[in-house]
Amino acid sequence: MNKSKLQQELKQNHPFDSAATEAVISIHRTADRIRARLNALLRSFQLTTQQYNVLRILRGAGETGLPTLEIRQRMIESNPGITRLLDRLVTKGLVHRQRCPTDRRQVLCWATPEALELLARLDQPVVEINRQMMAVLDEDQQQQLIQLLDLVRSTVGTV
Amino acid sequence: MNKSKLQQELKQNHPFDSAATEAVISIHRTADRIRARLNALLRSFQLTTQQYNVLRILRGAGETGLPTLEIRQRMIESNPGITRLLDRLVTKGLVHRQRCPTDRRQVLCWATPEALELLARLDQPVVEINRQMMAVLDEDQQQQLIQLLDLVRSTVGTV
DNA sequence: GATCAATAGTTGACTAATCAAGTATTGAAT
DNA sequence: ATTCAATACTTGATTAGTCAACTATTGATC
Repeated sequence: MNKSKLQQELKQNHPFDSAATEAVISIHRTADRIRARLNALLRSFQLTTQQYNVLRILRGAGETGLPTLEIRQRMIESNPGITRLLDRLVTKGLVHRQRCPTDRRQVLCWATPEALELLARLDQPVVEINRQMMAVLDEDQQQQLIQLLDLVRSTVGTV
Repeated sequence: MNKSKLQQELKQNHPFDSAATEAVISIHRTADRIRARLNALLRSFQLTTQQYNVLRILRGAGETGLPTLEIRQRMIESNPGITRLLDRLVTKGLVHRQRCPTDRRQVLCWATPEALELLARLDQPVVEINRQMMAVLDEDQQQQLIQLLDLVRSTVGTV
C-alpha cells in the first residue's frame, strides 16, 4: 500500500477519506511552508507577513492613499484586527494616517517614504524566493496550479 | 489587457511580476478562504482549527498517545505554542496528559472520550465541506492539484 | 560515576488576533 | 428638519501566538 507524500509528511497511518480532503490539507500545509520561508526573510526587517502585505497594498495605491477597510479587503489573508495592525505600522513610522476630508468616517492611509525604501530593499529578495520556491514547476505547471486554485476560490465563498 | 482573477480579487492594477509570484499569493489566498470556511463550522463547537488538528492527531494515535513535540511535528501548520495549546485543551477536558514512565522528559497526551465524541460529531460535516469546496474540480484535477503542491513542498524546505 | 551535549518540554514577557459592543458620520426617507 | 439605517471605523476584554531563556532528564564519553 503506497502512502501519499502528504500522509508521510504528517506521519499518518490512515489514508485520506477522499482526494478532496487530501487537497484541502495539502493547500494548508503548502501555504504554511511558504509563509515560513517569507517570514524568515521579513524577520530580519522586523516585519510580519501581514504588515508587509499592507505596505505593498499602500505602495500600490500611491498618492491617493486608501481607507482602512479598503486595505482589509485587499489583503491576501482576512484580518479583523486591521486598525491595530495599522497602529503598529504608524508607530514604526511606516504608515501615515489622516481623516478623509470629504467623508469624515473614513481614515486614509499612506505608506511613508521610509516604508517605500524598506519595500524597495525587499523587492528583489522576495521575487527571488518566490522564483526559487516555484522553480520545481515549469511555466505550464505554474499556470495550471494558478488556474486550479482560481477554480477552488470561485466556489469556496459560495459553499 | 486581461487581468488575472487573483488580480481582480485583490483589486490590483499592476500585473504580477511572474507566474511564480502569482502562484505563491494564490496559494495563500486559497488557504485563507478554506480556513475561514472550516473555522465557521468549528466555531459552533468552540474549537479553533489548530485545536481541531491536535485532537485529530491524538485520535489517530489511539491508546498509545503521543509526546508533546511529536504532536507539533505532525501538525499541518507549525505551532511553537504547542504546550499552551494543549493546556487549553486539557482545561476543556479534551486532552489528558501524563509524564512518560520510561522517559521522564516526555509528556504523553491522549484525546479524552469527550474529545472523541466531539470529533465523531464533526467528521461528517468536515468531509462534506471539503467535498463541496473541491467539487468544482473533477477527480483528475484534484489529483493534479495534490501533485503540484507536493512538488512545491518538496523544494520549499530546501530553498 | 562524572561530565557534557542533546532532547523534551515549560515559563515569562511580549506581540498579535479575535469578538462583541461602541462612536461618529453619512445618506436617504419622511 | 428629523429620524433611522448603513457605513467606517475604534475600543475593551479575552484568547492565542511568538521568542528567548530556562529546567529536567537522558545517553554517551571519558
